[in-house]
Amino acid sequence: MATIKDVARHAGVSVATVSRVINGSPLTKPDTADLVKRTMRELGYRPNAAARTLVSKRSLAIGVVVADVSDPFFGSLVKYVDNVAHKQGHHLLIGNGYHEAAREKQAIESLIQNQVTALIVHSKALDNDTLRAYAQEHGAMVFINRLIPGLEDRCIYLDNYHGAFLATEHLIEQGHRYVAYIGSSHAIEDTEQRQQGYEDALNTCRVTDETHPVMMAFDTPEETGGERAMAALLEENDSLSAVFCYNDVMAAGAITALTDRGYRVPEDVSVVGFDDSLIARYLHPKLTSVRYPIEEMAELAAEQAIALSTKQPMRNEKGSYAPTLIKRNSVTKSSE
Amino acid sequence: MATIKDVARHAGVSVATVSRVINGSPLTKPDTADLVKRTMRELGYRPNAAARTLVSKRSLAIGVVVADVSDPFFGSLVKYVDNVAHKQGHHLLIGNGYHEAAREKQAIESLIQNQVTALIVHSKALDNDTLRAYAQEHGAMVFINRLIPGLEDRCIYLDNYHGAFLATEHLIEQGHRYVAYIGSSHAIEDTEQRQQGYEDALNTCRVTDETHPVMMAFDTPEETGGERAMAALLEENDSLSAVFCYNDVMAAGAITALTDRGYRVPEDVSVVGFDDSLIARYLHPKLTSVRYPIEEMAELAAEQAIALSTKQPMRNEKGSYAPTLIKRNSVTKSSE
DNA sequence: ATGAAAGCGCTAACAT
DNA sequence: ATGTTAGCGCTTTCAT
Repeated sequence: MATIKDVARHAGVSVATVSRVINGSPLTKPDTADLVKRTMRELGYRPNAAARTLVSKRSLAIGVVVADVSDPFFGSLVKYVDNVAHKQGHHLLIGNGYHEAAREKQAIESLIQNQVTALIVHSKALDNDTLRAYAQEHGAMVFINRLIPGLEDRCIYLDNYHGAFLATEHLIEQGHRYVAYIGSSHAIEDTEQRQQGYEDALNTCRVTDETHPVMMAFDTPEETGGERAMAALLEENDSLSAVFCYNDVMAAGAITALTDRGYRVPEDVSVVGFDDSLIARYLHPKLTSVRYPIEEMAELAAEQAIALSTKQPMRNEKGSYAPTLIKRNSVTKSSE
Repeated sequence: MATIKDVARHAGVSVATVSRVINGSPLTKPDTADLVKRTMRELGYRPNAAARTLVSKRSLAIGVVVADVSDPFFGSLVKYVDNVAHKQGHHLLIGNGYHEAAREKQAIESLIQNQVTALIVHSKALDNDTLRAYAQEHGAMVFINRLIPGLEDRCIYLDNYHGAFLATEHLIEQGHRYVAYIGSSHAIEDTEQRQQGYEDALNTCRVTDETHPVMMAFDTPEETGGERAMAALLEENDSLSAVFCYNDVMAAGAITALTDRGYRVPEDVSVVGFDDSLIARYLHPKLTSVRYPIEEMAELAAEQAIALSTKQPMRNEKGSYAPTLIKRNSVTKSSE
């Protein structure tokens, strides 16, 4: 591998000059610059990023930690972070946390150690104190999908409460009186925020005490969890005509459970999901879902993180994003 | 940020000693090692990866270039590469190529420049010569989903031909006489291999010349492309009773086109996809598809790449993987 | 078992 | 406009 010295020698100039043309310094004569560029090309020279990072104390790497890249939700997050990173000449270092505290810690620390210039973290398993400590250690760390008290300006998150409220309200507006909620048994903040949104929507829209009872079932946030929860709900309550689910895969499970038991969706039971993930469009019927604008959120997070790393004034938008309801074919007016 | 010097000073030893305990050298007295470790912890010391890489000429980073991380197929690829990388103490640097030659080049070069110790490349837009040149430059570069002549031992790829053959054969075995093929209009090798598999299966199983005609339509390898291709096929041929599709999303489009026109799947028309991607299980009916064992392939690729980087003897498996048919509900016996 | 010192490839003063 | 040189944080001989 050719080094800067080789280039300097071959071109008959000093390493400083080569360095200048690499970095596009304006203080080099066009002739010299051309000569150096040609030499670099001839030698197949590539600047050593490690050396650059070491001396300049700033790398062009941005770290991203997500739960699992193979999940399209996180895949999109990574993609949109990469989009803005790429535009600014940066590249991505990624770490998977798998929703485990130990893995999340490891991922964050590995990235810090690798001198990432900015850091976008999606963590659900680590507590606020731990995250605050990391944030203090690395000044350009931004958190996505989480609100940490004291770090409001470094958090980009979704208004889960509002999303759940929207979904439930929509169901009620379609005339449904018995609207159930299928929740996640994982104790993360999203869970309780969505549940609260559901309950409040019921309360707000309630006409008399009997009309809109709270009906809930909890299970793991996967397809099978959705199936089990739906089954449980059905056993206790046969008057139910609509369900709002914690996420799209649980909704998929709920639809399966419903169909298996002879219920038609949406004619007999309406279903709403959350996330508007890839599968929502492919389910049958196509799933009405609460859209999670992860693309915009990921881009903002990347911009904020890079801005922090260069101490630029940040475009000071608020970190809270509003979800919207995407209406498809899994909801219909109540037949009553 | 504390450096190795700080640790040395605080612990009252030399930097060499600190370096030794960092690297678990056996030539340090346990007492000294403990002292140093404690000091490192107290100072919140993290070795600077750039410095390490610079001096030791080997980084712990592995590069992966895929077309688009937000596609679950590539997300899985990245995930399984990460799994083996993580086990061996490495981390991932990723680059998106978006099926564009320029982007793919850029991604590969950026990773090389960043001193990745090994490289797993999924490239469809770059030609064999370019790739061969890169492979020569970086001795630990492995190609996934591609077979480059002269680089057979560094390629991990799927037997597309066999997969297509399998799918078509299955349809014929179910009694279908008019089996069409919906192909991709993108000119990459997969396209023609799958088409060849389809045609050969038809020929092999053909009883008389009229029984199994070749019927094909090509469009972009997306859902809308599948819809259009299916529509075109239907216009020319109303006796068709089965379709094999280039991939699952085209199959999804085909099903939509079919359903929209009043055909039932699989009662009127059987459909088979390719990839066995995430959506296959969520489509209605659940899609029979050719499984692409990307997880195993990604793991092998990672192991090969790391082995190459350390000049270890490689477990010398063959790079070709055999696809299998996953039978679900989109195929039924021909009613004729 | 430990320390001193050279040097990895590069950038950034400082000189000229 | 270009060259000289110190030094970034670390590993690795070579001494001791």
